Order: sequence, then structure tokens, then C-alpha cells
Amino acid sequence: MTASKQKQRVRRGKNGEAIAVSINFGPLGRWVGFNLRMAQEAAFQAFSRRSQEIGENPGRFATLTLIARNPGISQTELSHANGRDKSSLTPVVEDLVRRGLVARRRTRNDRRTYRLTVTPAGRKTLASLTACARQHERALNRIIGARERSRFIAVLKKIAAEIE
Amino acid sequence: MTASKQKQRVRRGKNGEAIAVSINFGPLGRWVGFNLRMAQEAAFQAFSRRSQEIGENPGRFATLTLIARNPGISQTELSHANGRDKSSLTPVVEDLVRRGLVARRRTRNDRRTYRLTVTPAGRKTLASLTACARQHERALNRIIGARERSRFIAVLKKIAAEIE
DNA sequence: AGTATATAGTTTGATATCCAACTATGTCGC
DNA sequence: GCGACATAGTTGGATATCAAACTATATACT
Repeated sequence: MTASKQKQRVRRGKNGEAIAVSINFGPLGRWVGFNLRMAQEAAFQAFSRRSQEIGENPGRFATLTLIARNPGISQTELSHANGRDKSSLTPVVEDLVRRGLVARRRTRNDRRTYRLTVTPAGRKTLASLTACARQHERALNRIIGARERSRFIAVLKKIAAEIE
Repeated sequence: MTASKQKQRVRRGKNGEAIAVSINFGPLGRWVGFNLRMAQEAAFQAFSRRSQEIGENPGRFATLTLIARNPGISQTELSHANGRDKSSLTPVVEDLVRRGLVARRRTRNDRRTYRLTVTPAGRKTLASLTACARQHERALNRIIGARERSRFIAVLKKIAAEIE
């Protein structure tokens, strides 16, 4: 249910007659924060469904892509790039390594850090996840429209970079 | 760290010299899904910090607003309006009732549902949360710009309404 | 070299969330 | 009225996340 859908509330009177009432969102509907949350969650749910069809987790996608594009990246760098706390990454990387999608080696120079790389198997998984993400993007593009798209992304980037 | 910030990675060579490497986001940077997530999380974190200053939880804000604007709303209606599962709402409503911000009564006609209303104390809390949210919105508006704003919100609403 | 400080990753504890199963109640069709 | 189905809210189990404390290692200053 979304701000714009104005879902009908149904209330019953004394005789059981239906009384439709629509939700009043007050200022929420006009505020960026609320709409941003609703849009993000709807989009995330949609991608989640799609990626579950191929037996993968949506959270793995950004992680795998970032490792593939930045071979030898450390977990901390990865957590920053991905916008997550480094401690959240521990179980994710563990899982990817256990499933043979990612390799993890200690560095020579600095024995605290790991260098992460994607294995051939990981590359295969990443390819199907990427195909999945492309479909998702196409669905989003259909909704947003080619004209708005670049402007929209620019605003999102600006928010992520400049807030606070 | 965000897609646009291109955080510098620092790698050490054999002699300890610093080698700056910037993160390659690959297709992620051009995709709506990833940027939407990064923007939403940055904005949420910012609002979270703000609302913590007045000792409140950001999640309470939308909930309280929706109850205030729709007196007598049921928990299920509220969960839909808020985009959350109804079971997530149980502890939230419990907390709001315990703290005397929300009142909860069984209906006469349908003894399964509760009718939620905001108490005078809840109204006070909501007022300070609203002030807080207004500041947050102003910060967002400064970033987005008055010209883009309505267009941007329209796209967000469209995504939330139409995806999948 | 030796001490203080910084950093990489893990662990732990708290919170928020979902989904599926459950209970209590309500509605519908006969 | 009674049985089948639907709905409101709660409970329980799973997952994802963060923040703070921790361990091991590295760097910087003297």
C-alpha cells in the first residue's frame, strides 16, 4: 500500500453496512523522506522476489559486483562502498566464501586485512544476478521514463552524498 | 560512503608507499535500485540522528502521524498505510500505549479490531517530531532544489505504486 | 626499541523487520 | 444455527542490520 494508492478503509456501521474511508497521510505524502522510504522498499521487495527466483539473496548482488569490479578489495573498503557497517559484512563474506563464490586471502604486507576476489563460480552467479538486475532496471525505467531517469538518479546521488 | 564520492582506497606497496585506488562501482552507479537504496539510507540515518536528539525513534514518527490523521484506525490499516507487516506493528503500538502516547480501544461491532487514537501527550510528542521532520525536509529541499522537488516526489510515488 | 595510537576484522547484544502459524472473532451460505 | 472461510492481532523463528567492545596487527613518536 502506498501513499498514492489511498487504500480504502472499510468500517462497519451498526447494521453491518460498509463505510469506506480513505487514509489521510497528512504531511507525509508531501515529504521526501516518507516517499523515499516507500519507493525504496517497494523496489527492494520487487528485486527480492526476482532474485529469489534464481535462488539468490538481493543483498549478495551489490557485494559480488563490488568485489568483481575491485579485485583484492578489503572488507572495510567493501562495507563503505556498500553503505553498510563492516560488522554486517562478516557473515555475508563468510557465506560467499563457504559457497565458493569468493576467495579470501591474507595480504603479505598487512596481515590484518583480507583481499577478496570473485571465483569463476562467483562470476557465474554474478552473471545471473546481473541479468536479474537488468530486468528489474528495465521495469523501473518503464515506470520512471527515459526522460526523467538521469535527472532522477542525479538527485538520488546528490542526496546520498550531501545529506548531513 | 556513496556511489558519487568515489572513496579513495589506500593500498601499501612493498616499501609501504601509499597507493590510492578509487572504488569502481561498475553498473551499480548507473542503476536506479542501488542509488535509491543509498539515498534512502543516508536520509534515514540523518533523520534518525535528528530524532534521537529529542529522544525519539524515527519509526515512531510515521506511525504517530498516521494515527493522529486517522483517529480510530486499526492496526492492520495502519500497517498497510505505513508499508510494514502488521506483526511488526505489535511491539510499536505496545510501546506507544505503554508510554501513554496512544490509546487503544476494542470496537463494539467487531471485537477483533482495535481503534487507535493519539492522546494529548502523544500530540505533544508528535509536535516535536514534526518540527524535527520539517528541519530534515528543509535539508533535503536544499539538496534537491525547489525546481526538482515535485518532479522527484512524483517519480517516487510512481515507483511505490507501480512496481511489480 | 618501546609505548601510544590507529586500523581490520570478529563478536556480542540490541533492534527492526518479515513470514508463517496461531487464537479469537466475524461473515456467508445453506 | 452450523460449517467453511475470512480477518485482526499476536507469537515465534529467521534474517539483517548497527554500535560497542574486543583481538591482532601495524604505524608513529620519542
